Amino acid sequence: MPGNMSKEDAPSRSASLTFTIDNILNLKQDGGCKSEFQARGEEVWDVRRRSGGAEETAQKKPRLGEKTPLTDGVSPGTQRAHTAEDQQQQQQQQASPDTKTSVKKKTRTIFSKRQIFQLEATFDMKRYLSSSERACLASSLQLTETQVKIWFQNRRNKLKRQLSTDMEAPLAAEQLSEAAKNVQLPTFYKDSSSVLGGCLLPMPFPVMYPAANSAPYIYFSNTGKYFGLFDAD
Amino acid sequence: MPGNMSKEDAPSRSASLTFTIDNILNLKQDGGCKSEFQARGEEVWDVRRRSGGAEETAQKKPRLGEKTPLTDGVSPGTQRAHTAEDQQQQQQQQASPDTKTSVKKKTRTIFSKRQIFQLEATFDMKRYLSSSERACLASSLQLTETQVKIWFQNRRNKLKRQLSTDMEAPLAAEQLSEAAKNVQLPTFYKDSSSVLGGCLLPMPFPVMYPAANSAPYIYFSNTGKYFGLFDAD
DNA sequence: TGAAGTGGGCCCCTCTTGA
DNA sequence: TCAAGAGGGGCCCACTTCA
Repeated sequence: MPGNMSKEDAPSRSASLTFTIDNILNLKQDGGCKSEFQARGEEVWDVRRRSGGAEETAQKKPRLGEKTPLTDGVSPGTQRAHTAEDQQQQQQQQASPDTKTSVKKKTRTIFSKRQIFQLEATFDMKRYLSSSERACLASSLQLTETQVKIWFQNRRNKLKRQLSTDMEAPLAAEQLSEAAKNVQLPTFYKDSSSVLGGCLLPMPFPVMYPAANSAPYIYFSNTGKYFGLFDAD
Repeated sequence: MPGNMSKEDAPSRSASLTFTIDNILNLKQDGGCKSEFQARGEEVWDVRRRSGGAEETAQKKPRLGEKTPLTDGVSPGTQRAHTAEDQQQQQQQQASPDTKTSVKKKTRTIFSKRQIFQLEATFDMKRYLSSSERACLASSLQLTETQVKIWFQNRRNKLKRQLSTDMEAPLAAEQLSEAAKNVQLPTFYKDSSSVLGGCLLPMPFPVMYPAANSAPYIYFSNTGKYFGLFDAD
């Protein structure tokens, strides 16, 4: 088993192994995302950011600091609302840590509506997350970074499948491929993204569409899903 | 051997395995770097470009096309000078492909002065290469991409060691860390980088420093090495 | 249906080797 | 001295599982 997963939340990352108790205990609900604009010392090394195109203007973004959100009370102040369903969510992941002798029967966690919504909103903005964005989103959603990563992975795959199956319907496919090309949404998220401090992600409860009737909702063109904001799950 | 290296120049890369004869035969001296600005279809997928910071403005740079520079004669026009020493260099890599039964006794290739110079010049600009830049540089230098990659890896390590050992000499260390922070050289490479159209790398023989005496040279502050441009190796 | 498991690929880092 | 080898980690993709 050359497995990649299942050891991702381990400290590792080289550079004089700085794992914390949080890493070991897999607790990461401090909820405080570091501001990305803190240059954080001379971490010119140990990056993983091959930005991969031609016109990489902004080089040198360190990618560290994603595993040690401890002892660093930054807390952007907009880390709202850890609702009850998220707590229940969180307990799903930490269920049965002591019964390690059990066969680990692949618990299929069901994400809450709020979690799906924010994941979907973030995916609508960008289809790949940097590790710091992932960390921020994960802590904001009370999920592990691995879960967020896997969600994005599966989501990308899903969109790809959708695009390939919708090839015969060029009109709808065009609409989808627009979203596929990672275009920024016009104004909707632009405003909300500036709210969550250094997280650069849409806020947990972004600005809602003014609906014709009294119930506001959010519509994701990718999924065709509507998210009413006022029903819990 | 879970080796990473030694299979890097294989086609792989998913997406309907498009390996070419060049890949198989490990021939890659076509010398034509693709222009990075060719969007090249809908390669929104299959990227590897987690740009890794906060303010990633330019998302979505495809990273494909680094293994198939075949049937695509772009040849930026400044792909000068494949000198004799480089040919000898190239033969070092392809030495003994048939004697596969031999013990493969770790040939330590010695890069030519021209190769080292351009590698060093590129490293002085940026310490990490995108795969397309790597491909371009490699073909320009008649090296394999793996060699360029390893050279950059070793070079980073070397600089890091230098920086750590020079910690006690803060003045010199400061000078080094300037280069470490991946600053752009003032005017020197700026001009030359525009020459190698699309490659975004310094040209093979960039502008030289006007020396006081008659012999022009290039000085790399990182290494303290001087490169006279007119001696072969 | 979709979160997670599996396997393969590539890049990076650190340390080591040996021509 | 320094290009490579070896080992370890991470992310990504394609495909598959199975609550």
